[in-house]
Amino acid sequence: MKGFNQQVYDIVEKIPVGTVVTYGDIAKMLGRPRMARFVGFAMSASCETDNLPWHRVTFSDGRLWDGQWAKVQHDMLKAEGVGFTKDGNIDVEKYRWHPESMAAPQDLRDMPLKF
DNA sequence: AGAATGACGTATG
DNA sequence: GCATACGCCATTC
Repeated sequence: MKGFNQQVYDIVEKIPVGTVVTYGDIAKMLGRPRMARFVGFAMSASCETDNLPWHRVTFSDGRLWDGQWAKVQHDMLKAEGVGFTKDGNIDVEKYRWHPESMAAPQDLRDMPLKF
């Protein structure tokens, strides 16, 4: 049984170059829409892993985490062709990764939401 | 085993 | 429209 972290890594690892994904999106892919926080938590444990394109994971607003790696993220994303707005945000709506091959599991638990 | 913690997101005041 | 509150649940101490 893979840990939740491993699941997150598995998805992040598949993010194509030149695209970005939000924490919420990853959480939804895992079938746990409200686990966006823990997606980030999972990455903090592996932020040093070169194999993991953690820099392609952003906030829902396209904003980068305001940490020491934000600059690095900006550099790498820009190098990959990801466009930024004048505010320094990623144009997430334009570069958002659409995981067609990775359909959301039917095991979704988010139904009880009051949407 | 129980409590604290943790890169978010959405709802509500 | 901005500020605050709460929920989410795995991982670690």
